[in-house]
Amino acid sequence: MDSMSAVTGTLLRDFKLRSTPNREEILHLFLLKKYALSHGDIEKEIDNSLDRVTVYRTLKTFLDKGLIHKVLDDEGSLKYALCKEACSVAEHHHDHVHFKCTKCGQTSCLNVNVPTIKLPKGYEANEVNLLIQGVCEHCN
Amino acid sequence: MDSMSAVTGTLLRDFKLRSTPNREEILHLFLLKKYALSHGDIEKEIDNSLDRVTVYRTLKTFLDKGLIHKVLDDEGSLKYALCKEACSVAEHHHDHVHFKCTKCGQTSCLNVNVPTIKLPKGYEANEVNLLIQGVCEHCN
DNA sequence: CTGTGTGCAAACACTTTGCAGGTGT
DNA sequence: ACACCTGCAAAGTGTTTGCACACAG
Repeated sequence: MDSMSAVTGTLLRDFKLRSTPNREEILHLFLLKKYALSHGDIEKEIDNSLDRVTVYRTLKTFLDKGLIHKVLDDEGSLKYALCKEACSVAEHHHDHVHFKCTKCGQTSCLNVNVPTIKLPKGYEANEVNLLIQGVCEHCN
Repeated sequence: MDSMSAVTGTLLRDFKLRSTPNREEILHLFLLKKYALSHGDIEKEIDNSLDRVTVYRTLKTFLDKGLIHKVLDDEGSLKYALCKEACSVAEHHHDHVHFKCTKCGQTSCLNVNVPTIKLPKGYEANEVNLLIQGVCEHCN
């Protein structure tokens, strides 16, 4: 067992998930890339055998267990990113900003919190998603 | 020519678009509903003849000309809403908050501006999309 | 051993493209 | 008259479901 699979395996068990080669590989990819991945990205990165359906199901499972969170995209497709240390099985904190670079196309989580928005009377907020599009530090 | 088609016809011409029955009908729907519509919503509302493809193309055209704007959805699908008076063919202002009610499922534009977010060095913002999910005034 | 994960096949849903004919200006 | 809009057919792409077998715990 090499060090990476030790990390992914532990992480999976922490989130009450069985550790399987597929899950470790996908999780590994998320740890490797700093930006958010779409289903398509994952398929591309893992050229070798890995059923398309398995990727769908794995993403859904990770999402349900709180290992990853959704990242909105302006094209209407969804991307996913690892939850940070701030998240556990029980509690989640996703009030950070997502940034999509229009040059390189990468979407990443910024270490910037979404300010509290004052809503009109009668509205109650549970979740916020802020996507900012522009040019990132690398492409600028 | 009834009063509604007068409105939609004028609006279409203002945005340099030909006035056709299909476009007027779709535009009429946007004027009627106060919330954002997905392609599917439009198909459902206009039960009668109206080709699916025409809806796709009409939405794309409206979007290109700046008559409507995208509204992000947490399910990964896109919705669209009319641009307000603030927008013209030349200039656009979409820095308002979108609110999706988790009870009734409707997404609408709030008259609340997105505050300016301070980004890390090197990042340059062009467009912001803020989606807040929760319970709306009607369902609360 | 038991419950869950995986791959395959197929169904299903969504979106785009090409083309011929119709329509707005 | 001309450019553009529309419907149809078909292709292309994305996603879900059912089932039999494999595998982790």
